[in-house]
Amino acid sequence: MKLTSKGRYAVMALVDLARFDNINPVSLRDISLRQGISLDYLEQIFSRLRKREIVQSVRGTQGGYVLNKKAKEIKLSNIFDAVDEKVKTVKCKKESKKGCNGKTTKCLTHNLWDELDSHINNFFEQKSLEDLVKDNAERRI
Amino acid sequence: MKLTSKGRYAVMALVDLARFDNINPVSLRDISLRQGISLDYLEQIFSRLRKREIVQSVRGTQGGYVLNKKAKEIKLSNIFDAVDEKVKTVKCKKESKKGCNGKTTKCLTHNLWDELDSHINNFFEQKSLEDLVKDNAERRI
DNA sequence: TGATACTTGACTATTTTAGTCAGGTTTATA
DNA sequence: TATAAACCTGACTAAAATAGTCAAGTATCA
Ligand code: FES
Ligand code: FES
Repeated sequence: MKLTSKGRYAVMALVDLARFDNINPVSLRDISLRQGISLDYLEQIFSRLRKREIVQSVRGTQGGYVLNKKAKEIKLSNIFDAVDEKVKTVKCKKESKKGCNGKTTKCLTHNLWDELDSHINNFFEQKSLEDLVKDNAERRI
Repeated sequence: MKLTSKGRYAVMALVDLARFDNINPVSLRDISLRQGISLDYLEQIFSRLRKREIVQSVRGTQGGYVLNKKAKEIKLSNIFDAVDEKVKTVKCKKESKKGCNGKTTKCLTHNLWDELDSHINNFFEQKSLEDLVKDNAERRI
């Protein structure tokens, strides 16, 4: 099980953004330089974040991105959702009554993976962007 | 983040095995048929499980595999370890002091991924094969 | 009228995954 | 003792996913 770089970069970029947010829009170019993420790739990511109304864009010179909600209200789960970083543990379709093996009952491990799914998603629902920024500020002192 | 089929099948097969274990060795062919997993693939998986001493093999006709420890003592983490299903959340090398971006400090999100890593691995360390078999037996009633 | 920065969509190399395939060796049992 | 069941090993590969790049814009400020 591994985290994809889309999810990783999305969070990294948003933490960076959130730290400067109160003043001016932050340009992707700056984030790219500070965090070492390809600019083109960041653009893909922010396009999605904007569609999900996590950030707002400001065009033109001195433009950039701004948070569209309070950092406290942006959960990790929202971010991952936006960039399509899903947790996939069960193999079957959850709604269906069929198992992953094509049989009419769920497989021996279905329930386990389902628990795992919840376990991981809980984590994502509890962490907010604010938590991350604070955690980082403390570390700095 | 998704579970690979190697990890999924390893657990599935072991639960199947554990249910019949007390009597005779269980052949991979049987597991293959019951669980709908390719025999050749199962062989790869069991080769690893044997090397880690999770199962024991019995060669020849009527042969098969037997658990090498009590089901209670086989944790999910042991199984995943054996088949190389790792949880990879941080991008950097944990031991190193360098960050994932090549800088001399850890990145803004390092700590978060590290927490996530522990969160997931906790789950794997708490579940034993016995739990899974029991859980399944209850469900059947 | 630049320069800066967002916007969009297509494209691609690399890596990982999920197996298959071919050729063994061992041992119970008929 | 022949035969078939079952383990054992390593190499190979098609397909999918990932992690980007590239190209061609549009909007806005100074
Ligand atoms: S994962 Fe749902 S039935 Fe196997
Ligand atoms: S993940 Fe460890 S420094 Fe970025």
